[in-house]
Order: sequence, then C-alpha cells, then structure tokens
Amino acid sequence: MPELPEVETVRAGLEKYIVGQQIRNIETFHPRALKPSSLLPLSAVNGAKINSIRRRGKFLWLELDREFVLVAHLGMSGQLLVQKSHVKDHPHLRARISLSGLIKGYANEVRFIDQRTFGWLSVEQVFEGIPTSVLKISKDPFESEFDLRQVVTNINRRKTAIKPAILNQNIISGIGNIYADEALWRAKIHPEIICEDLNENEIKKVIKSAISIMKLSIKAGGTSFDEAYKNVNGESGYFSRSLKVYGREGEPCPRCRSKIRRIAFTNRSSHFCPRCQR
DNA sequence: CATCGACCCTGCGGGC
DNA sequence: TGCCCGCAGGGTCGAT
Repeated sequence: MPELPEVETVRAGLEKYIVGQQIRNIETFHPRALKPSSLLPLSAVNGAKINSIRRRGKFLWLELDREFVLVAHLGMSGQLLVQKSHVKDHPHLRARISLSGLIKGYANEVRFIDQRTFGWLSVEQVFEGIPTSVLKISKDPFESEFDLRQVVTNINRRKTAIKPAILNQNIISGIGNIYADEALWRAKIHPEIICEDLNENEIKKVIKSAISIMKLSIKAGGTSFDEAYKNVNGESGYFSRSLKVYGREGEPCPRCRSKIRRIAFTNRSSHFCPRCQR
C-alpha cells in the first residue's frame, strides 16, 4: 500500500526519532518478517548504532556502524511505529526493534506491523551505499542523479501500456497504483495507451505530473484511506482528499465533470476520466 | 531482454 | 446470520 510519499513520511519520522540510537535487540513474531535472502539473521544488528535512514523508491534502510545495513520494505500493509514498550502488542505485530536508550525521552521501540505479511526486514551488504535488494530497482525521481531524459527514452521504446511502464520499478521507482492513476489523469493520458505510440513530451508530462503529485503528498503526510497507512506516530496523512480519480469511480471528473471510470487491467484497478484521457 | 500471469497473504464489505 | 466473491496502496518468479 505505501508508495514513495508514504515511505518517505516514515523515513523522515524514523530520522527524527531514532538516528543516533543503538539497537539492543530485534524479535520477530512471524516467519515472513525476515526476508529469506537476508545475508544474516536479524541478531547481527544487535548493538549497532543507527547512523541514518535512507530510502530509494519504496525501499527503506538503516545505515549502521557496521559493514551491513537493515533494509525494510512495507509491502502492501506494513507500518513502522515508534512506541513505548508498555503499549499493548498489535495483533499484526511482526517484529520489534528494541533500542538501548529512550527515544526523545519516552519511547524505546520501533514496531513492524503488517497485516498481509508482504513486507519484510533483511540484513544486507551495500554496494556504493545501496543495499543488494535495492540494486535491482531504478533511481527514484527525488534522487539528484535521477535522469528524466533517460527514463523518457526508456519508456518510449516499450510495447506495453503506459501505466504498467510507470509502475515498473526497474524503469523508475516509487510510483504505485494511486500516483500512477493521478499522474495519468493530470497529464491527460489514457492508462492503456502503448508507450511507443506516445511522444516524448507526453511521457515527460506523465513523469513530471507524478513528481509534482508525490511532492504535494509528502507535504500532506501521504495518503491514508483507513487504518492501514500510518506514520511512525500512528497518524494518518491528509492527501486522500486531494486525489482526483483514485477511488472515485462514478464521481465527476474535477476538470470536465464526466464520470470517473474504473477498469481492471494487468490485475489492478485503474481510475481515469474517459473524456479527458483518450 | 521484455512481457505476462500466477502467486505470496489477511481481512473487509457487498450481494445473496 | 453466514458464506462466497471481489478487492486492497507491494514485489517476485517462471514461462514464453
């Protein structure tokens, strides 16, 4: 569920609360909480000091005073909450990272909660600062080395529809189903148009739209529809009220008042305006 | 390489 | 009241 803006909200929250802290112990309560390909068991990070919190796309990792890092992916329903140890365990608690000191004088744990268990933690090596599992995906648009021209050229060569292309984390990372639909609406591009049939300016407009929308969402603390997405303090973001098409099937298009349509394709829902997006 | 479908999970709401 | 179905913001894998 969390896309780049939601993961960035979590990253910033962790940065605020746990940088400089030392990991005392990590417990897991579900076998899927540890990624099977993890280089080492989670106990390898016991005693490590947290130097910084980094992110690329939807992947998050803690840089430590070690040769390896602790990587986290939230999957569809993952949350990382900064909590006090006496707070009752959530039924979907998958892992507990206990810290040596008190966070901002009161909390002392980071809890990984994940209803659907698609999220995971793992201990990984880094190559030029990037963990192994993150090497597989492309840079996200908020990285300074992000190359818009190269992404546009890449997409323009493809024979798939534009929507799966912008969701493909190997081309550009961070965009998920919500921001893909929002970006395509803003750029007035139908989600099923084949990449090859678009021109470079149209593709550029889609990517730039995604970037603008994600920036706004980060400012609003991300998108929350329900209990499923929370920041590290357990609070919801406000961006859902700014969504133009996602989850608004049957409602009027904010531009032309036509009814927003929802179609299923490539196993996901797409929301778009049939009049603005041809 | 690029693309597609199946699969990995749990829980919710709607229709019957 | 139940039951079944579709649906949910993620990625990975193997077949083609």
